[in-house]
Amino acid sequence: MSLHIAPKRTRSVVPSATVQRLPIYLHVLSGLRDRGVATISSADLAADSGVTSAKLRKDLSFIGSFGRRGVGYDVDYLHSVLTDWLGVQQEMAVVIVGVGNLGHALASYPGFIQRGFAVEGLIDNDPRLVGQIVQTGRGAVSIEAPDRLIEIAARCQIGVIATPDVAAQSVCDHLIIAGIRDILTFASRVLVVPDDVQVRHIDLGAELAVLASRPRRMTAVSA
Amino acid sequence: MSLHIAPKRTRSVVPSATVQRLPIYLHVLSGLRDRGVATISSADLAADSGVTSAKLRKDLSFIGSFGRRGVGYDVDYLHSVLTDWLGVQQEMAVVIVGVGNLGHALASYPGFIQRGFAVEGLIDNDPRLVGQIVQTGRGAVSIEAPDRLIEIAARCQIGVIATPDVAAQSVCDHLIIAGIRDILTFASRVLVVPDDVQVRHIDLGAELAVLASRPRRMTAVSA
DNA sequence: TAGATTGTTAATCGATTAACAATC
DNA sequence: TAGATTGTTAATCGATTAACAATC
Repeated sequence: MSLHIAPKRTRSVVPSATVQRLPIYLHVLSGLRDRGVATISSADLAADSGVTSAKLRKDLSFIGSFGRRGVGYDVDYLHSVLTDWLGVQQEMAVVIVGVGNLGHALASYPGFIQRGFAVEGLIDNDPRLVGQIVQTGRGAVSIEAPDRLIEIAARCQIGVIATPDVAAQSVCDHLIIAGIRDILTFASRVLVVPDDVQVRHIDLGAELAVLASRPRRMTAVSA
Repeated sequence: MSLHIAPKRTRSVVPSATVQRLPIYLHVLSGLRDRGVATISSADLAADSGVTSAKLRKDLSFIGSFGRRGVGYDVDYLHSVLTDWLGVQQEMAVVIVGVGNLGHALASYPGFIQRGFAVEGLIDNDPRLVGQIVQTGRGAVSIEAPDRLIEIAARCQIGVIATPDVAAQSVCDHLIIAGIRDILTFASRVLVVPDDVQVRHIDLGAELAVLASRPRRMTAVSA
């Protein structure tokens, strides 16, 4: 139908399953680099990452072509490629709402910094917490009261909801008012959001449920 | 090939994507029941759960047939069906290793109890924590030293690893020695396990990465 | 009966895997 | 060159969606 010239591709779509694995590869590459490994094959890198070599190569193929046939991948180079790619994707400020045990754990979670996320705001409605300083991976952040939520969220790109269930929808609404379009929630409640908002929902109970209900393999032989 | 009589089906395999959603439906049904709603259509229940009605009906079809055509689902009945099904699947004891902020959050996570998981053991290698009592949803549990890990894990079906990365593999090995075959880990490290062990890995950084890299929809019209 | 809604089938979509030509 | 390993294609698998016959 269309005789248009193909649009100047910014970056073609990378499957979300692939995006989820890229940070794993990067993490493994960091370890290899620290141990002085210069080159690695897709088979070895895949084994260290807990995936198959075919999957690893397919994943990398979505962002480019970085290996040498017959040789493998240069660890430093591939590390820098993934760092750049993930970095360009991210460099995002995060506001965490709800600073109980879970919020606290998230705020100090080293993986956030490793991947270029910065915890820019912490909000809690408990007056005993407001004003307290929390050490995040990238610096100290003080806990603020809910009346500053919108102001602070307006400076962030991602909102994390770590409140009790009952507060989740209301917090979500405020984050959206502040302009946030990407939300990660740990509340078991399902959030109602406009179409242009992306919600990622981690339900810890559901994770256990899946573990508990997966068919068990009865054979035990193998690596 | 086989002329055998079909094997007495214990419970045919339910896709893991479906198992992940069943607890959501149950949660929504609990809310409906509390508000006195007697009957609900797949369309409404699906909307409340954040899925499509086709997906909801397909999901339910894997565990049976519980609605009335032209009418919908009886809220109490469907609630009890899902409770039973998930309950039979679960009723499992959990040991949590690593009782920092994250481990603490998990130990007191209400969703565990709601789904029939009981936190039976807490392990940490910090002497200042050992002996402390943590209130879980189902009772008080005291934090034990690592030398009791295997003994305690032997009484559990699921192990949760909430330790720093460096300890994760060693903890994992000990859980496996104790006989645990289902592991949920929050460490960013990839775990090496025998074939008969199921590992579920929650990488919070990766979750953010996916959120940050998903193509944004640029149109904003809609519900 | 007429309208509504389920349960199920078949089509579609996306992700994984196997295999191999390209090439270092 | 011969052996090794990538990047990519095509086949497979599993999950989602649309549509509708069954039936309340």
